[in-house]
Amino acid sequence: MPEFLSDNKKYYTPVEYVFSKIGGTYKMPILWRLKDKIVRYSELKKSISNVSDRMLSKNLKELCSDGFLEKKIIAEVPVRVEYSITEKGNNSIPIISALRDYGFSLMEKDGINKK
Amino acid sequence: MPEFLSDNKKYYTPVEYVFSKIGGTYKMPILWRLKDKIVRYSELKKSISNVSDRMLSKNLKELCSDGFLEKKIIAEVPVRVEYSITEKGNNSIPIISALRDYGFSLMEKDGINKK
DNA sequence: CTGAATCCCTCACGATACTG
DNA sequence: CAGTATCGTGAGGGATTCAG
Repeated sequence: MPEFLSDNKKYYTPVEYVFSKIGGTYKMPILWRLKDKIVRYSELKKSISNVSDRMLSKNLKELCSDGFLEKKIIAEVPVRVEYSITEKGNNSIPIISALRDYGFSLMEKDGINKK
Repeated sequence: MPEFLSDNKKYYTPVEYVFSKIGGTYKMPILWRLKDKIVRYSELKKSISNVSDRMLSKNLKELCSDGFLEKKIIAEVPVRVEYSITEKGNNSIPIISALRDYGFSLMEKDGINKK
């Protein structure tokens, strides 16, 4: 099995590396919503079901520092913060799209239908 | 956000459903190894770094009951157990392959090289 | 409005020992 | 050889409160 280090953490597969960057419950939903438009914090909060401020801000910060997103603070009153996707972020969209398609086909074969 | 139920668990995205089936540390590595050949338990154990018997057997059992793998017990002495991929399992290979490719490209851009 | 800080809890996973 | 049983741990995530 391959094996490599990043940030003092051991990885065994490239897939594992992908999930360390854009895995977890909320990162792909965030990227997906930003794929073709700029969105502010409160809009993300509203559009992603059940996400807490803690998880949303934590994931946004990580996606920014990993280069997938950009953050723009507009000094109005009240303050407005806009998030947009970078080119690196856009490179993740095809794989997310493929995962969605595969998910829908799996659900269909498993007899699950959306509400 | 979409929302649906399966096994009394709530899902919000198709991607989430995919990970509930083939996510976690070992399921994709297992599927990947079985994509073009039949492999027995001890061979899987050897080829997947650091996997414990507990996790390997647990994941194999789930993949079988979810229809991704098939298990064949050969009554020799000592006993031999072979795992093979099903058609449903094979449908997951393209997405795993795409995740691998994306992982390698991410690693390259992040300046990581395999040992 | 946009978060950060704190506390708690669950569950995936690891280690070890044991069995048909 | 191919697992199961048991116990322990840590990281991801939820709820709540506070702050610029």
